[in-house]
Amino acid sequence: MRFMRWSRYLIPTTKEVPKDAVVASHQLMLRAGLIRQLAAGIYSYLPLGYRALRKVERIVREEMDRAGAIELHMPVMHPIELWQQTGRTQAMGDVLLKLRPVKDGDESDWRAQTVLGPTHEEPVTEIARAYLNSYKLLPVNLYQIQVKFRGEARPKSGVLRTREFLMKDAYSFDRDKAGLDASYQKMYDAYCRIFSRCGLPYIVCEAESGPIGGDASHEFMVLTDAGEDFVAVSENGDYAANTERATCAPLPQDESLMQEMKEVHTPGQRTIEEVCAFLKTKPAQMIKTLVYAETSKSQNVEKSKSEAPGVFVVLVRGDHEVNENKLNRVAGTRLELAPPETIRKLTGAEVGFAGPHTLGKSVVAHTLIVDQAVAVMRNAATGANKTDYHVTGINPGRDFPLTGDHVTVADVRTVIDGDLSPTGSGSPIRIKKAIEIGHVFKLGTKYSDAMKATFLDSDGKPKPLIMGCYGIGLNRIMAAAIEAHHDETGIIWPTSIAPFAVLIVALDPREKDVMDTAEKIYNELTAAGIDVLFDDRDERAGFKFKDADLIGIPVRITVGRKALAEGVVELKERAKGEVEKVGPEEVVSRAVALILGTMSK
RNA sequence: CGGGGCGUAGCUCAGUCUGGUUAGAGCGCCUGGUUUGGGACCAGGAGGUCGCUAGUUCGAAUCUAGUCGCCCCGACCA
Repeated sequence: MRFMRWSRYLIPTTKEVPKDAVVASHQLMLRAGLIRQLAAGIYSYLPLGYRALRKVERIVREEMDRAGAIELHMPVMHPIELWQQTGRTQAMGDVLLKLRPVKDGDESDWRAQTVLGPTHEEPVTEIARAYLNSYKLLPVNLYQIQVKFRGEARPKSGVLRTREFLMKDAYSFDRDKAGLDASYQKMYDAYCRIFSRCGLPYIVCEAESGPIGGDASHEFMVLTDAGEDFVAVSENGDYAANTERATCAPLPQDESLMQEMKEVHTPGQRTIEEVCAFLKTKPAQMIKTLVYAETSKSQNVEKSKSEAPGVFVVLVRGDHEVNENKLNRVAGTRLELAPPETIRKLTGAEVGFAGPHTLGKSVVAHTLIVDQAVAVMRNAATGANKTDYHVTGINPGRDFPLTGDHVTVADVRTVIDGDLSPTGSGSPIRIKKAIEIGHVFKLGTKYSDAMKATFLDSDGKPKPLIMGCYGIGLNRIMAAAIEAHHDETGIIWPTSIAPFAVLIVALDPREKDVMDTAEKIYNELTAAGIDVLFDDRDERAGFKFKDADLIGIPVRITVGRKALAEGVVELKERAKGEVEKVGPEEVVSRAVALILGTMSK
């Protein structure tokens, strides 16, 4: 039997923290010799790291198979034409990586017509279009575990955000909406099982479906400051959503007596902070008046041809931010902040002094969108539509309309810490950082329509396939697991994805007794189907213990001369402090029990 | 893409402001010895296009210009 001897393996651990690593998982992955950076956002997985990654892969594969999904393998190189069919060459922009022609600018070169896949909706739909031509073949869920390439503008946090990464992506095809709902639920359940088995403390969030399209979506998140997504989680756990989408309970009407509206000279005071300081009020008593215009981008070609871009005046409270996803949905079109000349024309004042109360008389036709939190304010302050002036004592309903044509009151802001759960439970929302490890979407027919992927239904009519897509970032699972499970001395792997389940440390490798005992334990554990790493290095005990703590193998068995003289070896769980002395003959069964006991956690 | 920082040995860094021996230290690595249960010690040794290019100068790690790379903040992010 071949031994996994540390001395003959490659585990380049380091004592010092590499300077480029900021977050804990990145530092530990480098220090434990799991990964090595080759370029920005591009990493090699060293033997130990690759073992962990493959453990993750195996769990994902098992659960996908159990959920009835079918594994296939699609190419990394895609003809760009496929992406043009769905209009995503534009939607993806610089994220889509293209091969470079041999001669600059030679578009006839096949290379110039080839991209590296950032995701696989297009190729999988191409397959579906070719073969899924009858309702009798549905439903189908196709998945793969494949490398993705994205031209990330800024890779960061080690393996958490990279230009090349491993993803499990699945695509479901159904004949109708009910079928999609069922397929979606299967994946949702499978994801819960996967992340539980990987030992991740995850939460499920309602998510914005983004440019990929579709109408329902959930993200699987691991809460940690190393993450770059923000989620709104209610304290009692009855609500969780990405802040891109999160809503909250409407704010109650302020019942203060209405004061008179007054104009105040505020020379040069433009920002909320400046005006607040000047007027001695709080941002929560101010109304931010923002001017948006329809984008001239391709999404709105049909509209912008016929009419001038619409102007939208948006009111949010001074301490709130506009959520452009919500705003776009309310406006029914894509908006962007209007250029200064539009604002000057609309308000008749310099930028920084806009307010809603006189806009009824503006020469510029516009739609007024009032955030719900503004609609319930009393005696607020805002711009006077007059350069260097603001007004105080402005009251919604009295001084500007809340009803009527071209006026909408809606939720168009991003929730903030302290808002209450939209479920009505009254539980306060907390904003937390999180790593997105999985995402499920209901796509509908966005891709099947664009690529004309239809099937013949039982009524003999061609219909577009109803699609769902489901992604998991395998590298992120590793990093998130480390973020969630480590201490000052190193990684504490969940058993299920640990590169090895047991580490045998032979403390006196030159002693025959020690080595014989250690090897015997190694053989028995291996025979029991356990992955064992054997630290046979001729190093001092402290050195080897530090390394053991760093690489975080769940169970450590120490075989040393001293303990052996007492007829015992030592058993220690990485996650716990105590060392247990056990006879060499029973250590194997004890270790196996420990591993099985921690496996599903 | 905007702002900031950094490129000197496998790793962490000093030296650069104020140009001038043969470019240094610690960790790691190799050899020998002493040690040996929580990152030992002694002695000897290997390892460098000072990111790259051009310039200034008698002389450049050091000054100038350009360029490439990496990290952080922001923008962006199926």
